[in-house]
Amino acid sequence: MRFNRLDLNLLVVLDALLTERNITRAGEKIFLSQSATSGALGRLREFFSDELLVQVGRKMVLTPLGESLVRPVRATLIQIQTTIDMRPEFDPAVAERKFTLVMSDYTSTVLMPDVIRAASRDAPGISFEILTPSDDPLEQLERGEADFVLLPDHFIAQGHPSCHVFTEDFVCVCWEGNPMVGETLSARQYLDMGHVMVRFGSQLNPSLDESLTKKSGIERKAEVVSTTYAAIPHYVIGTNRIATLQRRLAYLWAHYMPLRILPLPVHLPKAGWSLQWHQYRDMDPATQWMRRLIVGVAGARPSLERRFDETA
DNA sequence: TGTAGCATCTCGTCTCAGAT
DNA sequence: ATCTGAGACGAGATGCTACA
Repeated sequence: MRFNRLDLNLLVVLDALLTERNITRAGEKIFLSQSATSGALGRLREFFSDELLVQVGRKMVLTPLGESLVRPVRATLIQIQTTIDMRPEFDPAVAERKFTLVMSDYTSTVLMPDVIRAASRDAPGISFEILTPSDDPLEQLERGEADFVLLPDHFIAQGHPSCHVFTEDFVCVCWEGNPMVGETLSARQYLDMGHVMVRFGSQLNPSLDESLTKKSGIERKAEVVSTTYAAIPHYVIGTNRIATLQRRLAYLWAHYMPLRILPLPVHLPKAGWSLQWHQYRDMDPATQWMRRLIVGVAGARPSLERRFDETA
C-alpha cells in the first residue's frame, strides 16, 4: 500500500536514520537488520531523489534535505502516535497507561510522591517514568520521549502549551554543627563561605538559583558541584559549606538530617515551576487528566508543605 | 592488520492482482 | 473461494572502505 507513492513504513525508518545517523543503530532501534535498513534508505533516496545521509569517513552526515526533514518527520510520527493513543474518553479507574515526565530530582522529591499517591488511589492502572532533564529538555518533548516536562518557568520554551504548577522561594542550609554559622547568616558570610551547588546535564548547565544569583550580580564560591539535589545534604553535613535550596526541599531534608535552615541573606525572587506538554497532546483526555492531577496536587497544599509549616 | 559500518547479492517469505 | 505468478521486502553473508 502506498500513500502518494510512499510506503509510510519508510517514515519510521527515516526517523530512526535521521536521529541515529547510523544505519546499524537505526535498524536496531526499529528491529530491522542492517541490510533491511540500508535497503529502506535506498528506497527513501529514490523517493526523495536525494542521498539524505552521506558517508563522510566513518560517519553518516545529513544532506540539507535530510536536515530539513528531521523535525517534520518526527512531528508527523508523534501526531500519528497521539491519534492512535487518543480515546474519546479517559476513565482513570480502568485506564492502563504509562506517563513519562522529565524533571529534576527536586520536583520528583517534593511533588511527585503526592502525585503518584493520588494517581494510585484514583487510577491504579497508571504507571510513571521519571526522567532527568537532558541538555535540551524541550527536545525530549518534541521527540516524543516525554509526555511532560516540569521545569522552572525560566526554562519553559515557546511553541508548546504549558501551565503554572507552583511557586517556591529559596533558603540557605548548613550543617547543624557548623561552628561558623549562628541563627542567621550575613550577606558577607554568604559570599565568603564555600557553596555546594547543582548543575545539570553533560554541559553542567546552572541550576535556577545559580542563574538567579548571577543575574543579581552575586558570585558564589562553588566548592562542590553535584549533578543531583539528592547529594547536596551529604556534601554539606560535617563541613563548613552551605547550599542554597528550594524551601520545600530544605525543610524535607532538615526533617531527617542534621541541617539548619537559615533565611537567605541576599535577595532572590520567588520562582515559578510550570508543566509543559506537546501541542499535539493538548486535546488528549488522558494528558488533560494528568495535567489536572498534577496542578491539583501542587495547589492543594500537599502533606509535605503542612509539615514544613509545623517544623518552621 | 583488525574493526566498524555501509552497500550489495542471494534466497526465502509475504502480499496482491488476475485467472479459474 | 482458491490457485498462481510477479514484485516487494527482510535476513544473512560477503565485499569494500575508512580509520586507529
